[in-house]
Amino acid sequence: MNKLMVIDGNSIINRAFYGIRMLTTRDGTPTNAVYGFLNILLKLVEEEAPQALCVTFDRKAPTFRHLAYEGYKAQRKGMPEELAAQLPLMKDVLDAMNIPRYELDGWEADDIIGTISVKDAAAGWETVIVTGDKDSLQLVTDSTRVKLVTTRMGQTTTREMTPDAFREAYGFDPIHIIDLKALMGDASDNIPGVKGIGEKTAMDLIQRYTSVEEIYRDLDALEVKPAVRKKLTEGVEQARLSYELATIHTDAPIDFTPEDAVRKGYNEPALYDLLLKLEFSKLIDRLGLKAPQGEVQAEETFTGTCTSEEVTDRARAEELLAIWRQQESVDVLALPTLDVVVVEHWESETDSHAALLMASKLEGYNEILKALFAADIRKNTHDVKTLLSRLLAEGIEGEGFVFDTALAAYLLSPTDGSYELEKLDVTYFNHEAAKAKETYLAPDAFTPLADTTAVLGAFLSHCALIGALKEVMAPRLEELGMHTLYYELELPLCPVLARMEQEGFLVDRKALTEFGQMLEGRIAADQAAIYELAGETFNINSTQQFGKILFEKLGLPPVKKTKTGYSTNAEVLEKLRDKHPIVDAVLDYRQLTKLKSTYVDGLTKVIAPDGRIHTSFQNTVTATGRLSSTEPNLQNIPIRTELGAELRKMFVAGPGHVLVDADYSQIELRLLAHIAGDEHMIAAFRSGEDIHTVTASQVFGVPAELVTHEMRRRAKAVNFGIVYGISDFSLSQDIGVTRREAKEYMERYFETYSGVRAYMTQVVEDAREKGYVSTIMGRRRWLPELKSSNFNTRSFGERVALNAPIQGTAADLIKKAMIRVDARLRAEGLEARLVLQVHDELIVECPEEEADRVCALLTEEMEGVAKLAVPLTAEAHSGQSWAQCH
DNA sequence: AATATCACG
DNA sequence: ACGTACGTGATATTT
Repeated sequence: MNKLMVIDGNSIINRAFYGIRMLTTRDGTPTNAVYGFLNILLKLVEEEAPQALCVTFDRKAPTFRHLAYEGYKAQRKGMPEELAAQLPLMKDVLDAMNIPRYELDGWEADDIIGTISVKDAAAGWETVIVTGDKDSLQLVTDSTRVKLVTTRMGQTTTREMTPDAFREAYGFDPIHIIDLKALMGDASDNIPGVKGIGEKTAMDLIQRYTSVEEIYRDLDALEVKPAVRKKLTEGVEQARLSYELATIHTDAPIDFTPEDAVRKGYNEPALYDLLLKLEFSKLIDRLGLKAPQGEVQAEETFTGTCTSEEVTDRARAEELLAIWRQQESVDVLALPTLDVVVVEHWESETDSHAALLMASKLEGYNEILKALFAADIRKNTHDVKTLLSRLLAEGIEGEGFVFDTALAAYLLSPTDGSYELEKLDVTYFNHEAAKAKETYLAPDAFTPLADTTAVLGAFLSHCALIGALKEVMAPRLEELGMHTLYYELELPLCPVLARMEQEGFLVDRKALTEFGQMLEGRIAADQAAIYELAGETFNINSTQQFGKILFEKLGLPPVKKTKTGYSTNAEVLEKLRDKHPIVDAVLDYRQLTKLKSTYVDGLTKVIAPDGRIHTSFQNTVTATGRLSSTEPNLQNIPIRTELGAELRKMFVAGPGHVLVDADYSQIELRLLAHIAGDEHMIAAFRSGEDIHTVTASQVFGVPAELVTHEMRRRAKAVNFGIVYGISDFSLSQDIGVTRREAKEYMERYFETYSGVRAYMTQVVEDAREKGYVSTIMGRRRWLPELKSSNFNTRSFGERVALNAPIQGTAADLIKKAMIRVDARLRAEGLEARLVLQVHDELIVECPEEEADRVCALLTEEMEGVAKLAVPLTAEAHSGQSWAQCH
């Protein structure tokens, strides 16, 4: 039998909107609902493979039901702006997919769906209705099914309703859902129902008597309580009206035959354009869409004509190097294998020439690379830090890099997450380049570049893209006031980071192994104890299994739930500690296994042949401007617990060397004082007293000498909380006091530091107006969240507006310090080298005899990066191991 | 691929 | 009434 699928457009786009996290294009157009709708549509079409397909929409105009009953749907909230903006987009997409839409002034989607399903059945077709609303269930017949869609956290599930499934669930035939609603009403549709009759009574009545008509045929014959009979008697008018309101009409004046909706191919060029505009590149791939014909290829788009050559002899290479030295700048793209493309731009500006240099095809390749990466050839590239690091591994100190498209893209929009060239092509030119991974980018640094036209063409065109991107990005950086930030901070930091990566941090492998063996023993003991206490063995690492043991078998009271079951995190377990000895055992087990698997095993795995650990610093990842550290992450080595801090003993200096560790004291709070210009906080820092004690003394109204340990602890939590845009609730959770007390602390805090309160209000207001916040050095973070209609999203935006300038400025300052420290260490002929940065802390390794000089140098440079309204202080310590430095 | 947990500033 | 602190990365389990 032929099958028609009819989709309730409004219902599905609504579900998608609320079920899928906010998505926007780079210009802020919301797209999550369209995205979700398309995913649901494609999934269901694949599942059902219907011969015909159409979508229905409501029209905003008042429906005839409004006239019949004034209050009808009056209470429905207006559609949020972010969703309303997506409706026209959705319709455009459907048009491009050649899927017919049905909408009619004065008619609800339900009525149109009903009409379509009736006409469909009359034509001998089967109908599948896709909707999120249960209203449509009355349409279920032997030839009409309803698929009920729910979408949560991006996951879509459907429940299929056939007549049998319906009877199973409700105990009567689908058509009688009208009768049910006539009695019980439906608040969401403003159907009044019979006053006093709720779901329970209504279900019972319909199950026993099938319909409203049957019930009212002889009220006296009903076997019901007198009270119910009375309500029914008084509610006869309501019942009649509600029955009318609940009935889906199947006589909408539309011209429909299933043949009209038989599936056709997509209008590919139109669909491609639309999906590109919506930045749905994955969907474009999934649908196998290609750029419309006639679209020029990348090289031509950006560089006019591009000639290319493979350089295979030394003399030609030298010739080219000489040409490149004359160029204002050239574009360079290098693979991990160090195969390289260089694109030079000719004076005509639209023409360019690409040279491909391959390690395998050129004699004395290392020398050529040295010449190419010397300071006298000015180069634009993509991700210069990684390239510099790779070059250093070959003993080449790359210089002369004047532009980095990845770094520029990051400063222009630091929240995008990743900045691959093919992505920037879409972002900046609305154009789809080939994917690096699928063409020239080998899985490792050993696989040579495949010598095919497609692969080389992609490699070349990506390189040419660098120049085109620079032309757009460089003026944009100027415009946004980020010239200095880019050219004097971020770009010069790259060689420093590359050197730190190359330097690495020496570890005591033997001590690490022994520590691991000790942990193993204690883990085994914990494990045995846990199994004993649980009375069975299970996977302690599985929160699901542990939750069952704890809350079902042992019967402890669940504290909190997660999406998938019971929460068993440390905060919850802490509250259950005195309820059962297994809790302590698991807490201990968790601590030990964390140390063993993440740190002992994880770090051992990445010790290089030189005995050192070479982390990678990511400089285009964080939203605030901080660095991050990966493979391994050396920025989260334990320190807060005694056992964890043992690990820092394994990070050591080489023979005859020491480590010097310098960290800023309270840099974020000092920046808050400075940026907010709060006189009391500034005075507190200038006095040199302990800031948390001073705050405690003010908040609790006692002299500093009388501040207890507990008071200081709470004041410290308030100080930190303020920087994050805390609420009284979270503060109370954090320090374990009542919400009321927490609120009081905050009020006292703001009374004392009124400048901080004023700043908090001001920065959010400014951000709302300008759409972004910035650091002292002009680093930006865009905040579209502030315009959201969603309370949580908006609140998040407000907290970020408070925090980003502070965290971001701290990041700016330590980056500046790193550049200066690195420069001075080298200029002064010291052997000392930076090895690690941990946000407010720098670690240098140096010969013992340099230790004192390095301590002084680090302190001086770190303190000297900015002149603030408060002193900026750094403290340095030296020692044989990282642990000894604290 | 998503989720829960936990390590750091 | 909402729902509850900013920024990260690694591991193990589960889907």
